[in-house]
Amino acid sequence: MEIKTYSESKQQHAESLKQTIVEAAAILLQEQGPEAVTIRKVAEKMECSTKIIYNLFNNKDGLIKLLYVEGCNVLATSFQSVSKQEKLENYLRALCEAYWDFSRNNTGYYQLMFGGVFGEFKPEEESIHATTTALQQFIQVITEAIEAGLIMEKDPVQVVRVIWASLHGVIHLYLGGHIENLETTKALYDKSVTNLIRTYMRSSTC
Amino acid sequence: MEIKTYSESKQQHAESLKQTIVEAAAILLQEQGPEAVTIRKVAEKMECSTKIIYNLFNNKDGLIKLLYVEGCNVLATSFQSVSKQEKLENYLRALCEAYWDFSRNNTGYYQLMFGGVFGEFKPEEESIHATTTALQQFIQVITEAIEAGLIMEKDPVQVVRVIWASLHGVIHLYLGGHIENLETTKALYDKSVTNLIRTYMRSSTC
DNA sequence: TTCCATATAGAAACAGTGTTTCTATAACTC
DNA sequence: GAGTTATAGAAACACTGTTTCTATATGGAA
Repeated sequence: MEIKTYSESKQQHAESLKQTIVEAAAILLQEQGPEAVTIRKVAEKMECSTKIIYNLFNNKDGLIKLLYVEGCNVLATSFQSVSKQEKLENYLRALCEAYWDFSRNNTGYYQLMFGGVFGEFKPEEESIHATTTALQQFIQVITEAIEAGLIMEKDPVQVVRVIWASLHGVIHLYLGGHIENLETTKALYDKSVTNLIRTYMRSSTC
Repeated sequence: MEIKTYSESKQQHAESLKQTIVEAAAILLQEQGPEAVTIRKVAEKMECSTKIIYNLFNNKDGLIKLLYVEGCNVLATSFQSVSKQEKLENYLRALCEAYWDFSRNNTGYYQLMFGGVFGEFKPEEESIHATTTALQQFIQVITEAIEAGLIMEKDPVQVVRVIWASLHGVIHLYLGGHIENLETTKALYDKSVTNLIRTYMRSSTC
């Protein structure tokens, strides 16, 4: 089984080529922002015709989709490097901090994934799944909080979505220019995190 | 002072023409979404050359900016039609509901103002001011809550921003395709509202 | 009024986008 | 080696925002 057929070899080469193109696009994305991710610019960077990108990805959304999943991987890695704390409260706070850091250190990915800059692009099943996977630590900590009786809500995913929305809301208002500066934004973000922890990490028997 | 100079008359005519063009663009926005708001499409609807739009608005951002302010007026009107409740808690809840309704009934405006669909466009001072004015009821209810000693935070604007971010986060995740359906989204939205009220409308002496 | 200067609008063009078509060449099959 | 098929390259198409060019109309002064 070590010998690959030509067809397999060709397909494998296509996959590796796709990955190279995605990486080139990712560099464009991170260095020059989402609007620099253009078929022609990617083709120029790869020193190839635009046609081969269309042959491999079908259309631009096909490329964006892979960038989206790539961004999910980066986010997942960020979360994985957060050391698990004893107290759930501290762990949740650290995860929120990691999410903030991701939006700061990978603004290109953040805008592509969650910023709505590609009005046309909507994540489909696979991208949604990658997102959920990236948020796994959040889901885990909320699941534990539910099991510990801290949260009445049964579905951890719904709780995570409420938390996610709060954090994303602050970041996105800033990216959209609705909050004047970064310091103010971070203060609002921290306030949101504190509110969320008060809401979800305190015993509700009070 | 009733007689206008020609210069004034001309300028007035220009202002009225600008308003007509903004209204045409607004119809395009609401009927076909943000990506349909195109200089050429607006010019076609107005049956005029694209040049006169550039003469009046300088560039596309000039037109978008007026649409933004127009959207702020629509939002402000929505809030004004919310009858003030005795209990601050109920009033805040009603305002949150009005914000949700605005996003549903004026999705085009919402995306233009807060959706980040025009990657380039960022609101400047005047637009920011119009936004703050639109959110005046929110600021008022929070100010009263601070005066009543329900909230420790001193700056009502910052509190409103945290609330706004939570609500916007849910709506924007839905518009971006990260929440599958509208019913789920509304449930998350209501959960966020409940959390916010528990956080800001209950005496913190507990 | 007549003449000139200026302002303005219309059409076309430019530079950029996503995407498709056409064609020549390369690759694979027999 | 011949013939079919796949593929890549260049060019073209249909859009976008924006600018330029030119003819016209409009303004003010003699």
